[in-house]
Amino acid sequence: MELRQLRYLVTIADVGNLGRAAERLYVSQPALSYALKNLESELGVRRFDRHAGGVTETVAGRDVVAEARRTLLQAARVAAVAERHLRGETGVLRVGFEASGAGELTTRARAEFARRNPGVRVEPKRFDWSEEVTALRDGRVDVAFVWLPADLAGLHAEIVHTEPRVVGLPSGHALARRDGISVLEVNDEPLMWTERAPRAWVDWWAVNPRPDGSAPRWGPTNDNVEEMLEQVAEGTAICFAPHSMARYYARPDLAWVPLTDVEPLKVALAWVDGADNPLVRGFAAVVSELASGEAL
Amino acid sequence: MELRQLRYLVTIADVGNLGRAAERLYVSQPALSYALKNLESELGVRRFDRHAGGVTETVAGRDVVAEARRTLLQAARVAAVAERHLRGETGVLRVGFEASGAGELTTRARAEFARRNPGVRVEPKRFDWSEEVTALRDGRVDVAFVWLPADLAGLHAEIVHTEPRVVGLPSGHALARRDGISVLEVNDEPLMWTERAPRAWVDWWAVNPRPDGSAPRWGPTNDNVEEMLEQVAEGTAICFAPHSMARYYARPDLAWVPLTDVEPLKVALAWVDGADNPLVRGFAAVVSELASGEAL
DNA sequence: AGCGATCATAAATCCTCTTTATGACCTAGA
DNA sequence: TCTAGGTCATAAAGAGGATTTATGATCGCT
Repeated sequence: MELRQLRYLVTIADVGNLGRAAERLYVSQPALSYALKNLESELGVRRFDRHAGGVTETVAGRDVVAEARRTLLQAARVAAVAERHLRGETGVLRVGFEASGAGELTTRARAEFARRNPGVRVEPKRFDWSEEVTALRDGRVDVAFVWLPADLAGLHAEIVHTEPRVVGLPSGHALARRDGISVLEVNDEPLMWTERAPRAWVDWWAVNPRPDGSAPRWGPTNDNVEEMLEQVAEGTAICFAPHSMARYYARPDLAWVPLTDVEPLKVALAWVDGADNPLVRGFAAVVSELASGEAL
Repeated sequence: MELRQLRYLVTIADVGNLGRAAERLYVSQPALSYALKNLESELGVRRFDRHAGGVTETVAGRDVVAEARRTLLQAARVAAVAERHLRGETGVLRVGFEASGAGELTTRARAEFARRNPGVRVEPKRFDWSEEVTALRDGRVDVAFVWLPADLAGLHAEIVHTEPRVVGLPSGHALARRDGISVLEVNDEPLMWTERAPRAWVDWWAVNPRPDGSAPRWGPTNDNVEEMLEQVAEGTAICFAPHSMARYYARPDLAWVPLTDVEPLKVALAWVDGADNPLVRGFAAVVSELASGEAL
C-alpha cells in the first residue's frame, strides 16, 4: 500500500467516477482501475461498488477512505515539518502533559519560564493517556510532565510532583458523599480503563491486583478524559484519577471521593536523554525551583 | 514521497546504519542510499549526516522522522479498518462531541439509547475544536453534537440544545467576581483562539466584529480545551466558552463570568445526509425526546 | 600502511505502473 | 426495441522507476 494508491482512492471517493478522477490525478482511467483493484486485493475489502453511473462507496470503503484521508493529511505533515526546518523556525518549547498534568505546577512553570524568556514561545501540548511519553520519543514535544509509572528508557526524568488519588462516581452513587473510600469498597464496580496506555500504567491506575489479591472488574475502555467522564457520569462505570482531575474537571454530575489506601500519583518532568536543548534545561530549572517552593 | 520511502527513513533512523537497515528491509544497501537521496531532494532537507560509523539524524531529520513514523502508524490504520470490516464487526454507534458537548443532554442521550439497544456499543468520541464536523464527513463518527456555526453542507442537522456563554478569566482577574460582563468590557483583553476551526466558527466565538465595530484583540492560539485553559489560568489571555464548559472544567484557578450581551451557543445533532443508518435514526429520536422533556 | 566498515555511484536488469486499444455492460433517449 | 454515450475492466505494449551487482571513496582502527 502506497500513498499514491491512497490518493487515488480518496479522489475516486470524492469524484464518484473513475474517468473524472483520472483527469484530476493526471493519469489514464485504466491506471485507476488497476490501482483500485490492486489495493482491494491487498486489503481484502471491496471499497467501491461499480456501475454504469460511476462508483459508490461500500460501507467498508467509507471507513477505509476516512483512514486513507487521515493518512494523506499526516503525510503532508512530513513535508510541512521539512519546510519549517528549511525556513529555520526555532525558539519554541513544547511542553507536554495529559489531563490535569501536574496541577498548578504545570501552569505556573510555563508562565514563569515564558516570563524569563520573552523570545521563546512556550506551547502547552495536551495528550491523551500516557501519550506524552510517546510524544517525547518521537519528537512532538521537547519536555513533558509524565504520569508515572511509565517506560522511561532513553528519557531523563525527575519527580517534581505528587498528589493523592480519588475515585470518580456518578453524583447519585451510594458512596458519593463519603469522605473517603478504600479501594476494596469499590471492588465490584466496573472500572474505566484504556487500551491506549501501556499495561503497567493501566494496572497501576486500576490498583491491579487489589490488596486482597483479586483483579479489578474491567468496565468499558476510553481514549481520553472526556470519554471516560461521560461514561462515569452516565453510570456505566467508575474511574480512578488524580486529585487535580477532580478539581480541573469538576462536572456537576460527578462526585470525587478520596481513595484512602492507594499509592499517590507521582509526576515526573521528562525529556529525551542527551537532547542538549538549552530551553529544556532552563525549563527544568524553573520547574525545580517552583516544586521546591524557592522564592522567585 | 511514498510510504515505502518513509519506511526506509524510519528504519534507517532506528538502526543508524544503511547496511543493517537494508537487511531489515530486505533490500540492498544502495537501494536505501538512492531512496534517501531522492527523498532528501524532494523535501529539500538533509535528514541524516553520513559518516564512516553510520548515519546520525540531523535536527531536521529528527522531526521529519517523527512525522514519518506517525504517517506509518496512521497508514496501518487503513489496513486495520479494512481488517475489521473483513471480520464483520458491526453494532457500534460513535457519538462525537467537543469539550462539554451539549452538556447533560450528551450524557443522558447516550445512556438512554444504550439502555434501549443492549446489543449496540455507544462510544463517546471527543474531538478538538470543531473537528466533529470533519469527523462526520470522513466517517470517524456516525453522529455528533455540533457547536454552531458550522459548515453543515452534506449533513443533516437539528438544533437540540442552547446555552448561554461565559468568559473565562484567571481567578485573580479584576473582573473575576462580577455577576455579568458585557463583551465590550473585555475588549482590550487578548482572546484565546484556534487555527483548527473554520474562520466563521472562530469569529462567532470571538464576537467579531464587536458591537462597536472593532475587532477582538487576538491572543495566542490553542488546539484543545486544556491548552486554552492553561493559558487563561496563567494570565496570558481570556477565553469565551459555553456555560457547560464552566461547569465541566471548573478549575480552581479560573473564574467564569456570564457574558450578558452575546448570542447563546446552539448545539445541533448532525449526521451525514442520506446515511440511512438505523442506529443514527434511533439515537436522533432519543435526543429529540430528551431535548423536549418528554416523559421517558 | 593496510584492512574492514560504511556510504555513494554507475550501469544493467527487473518489475511496476501507465498507456493505448478495445471490450463489456448499463442507461437513456429516440 | 435499438442505438449511442458513458463508465469500468482487461490485454498487451512500453516507459520509467526501483533495485541489483559491481565497484569506488572515505574513514577509523590496528
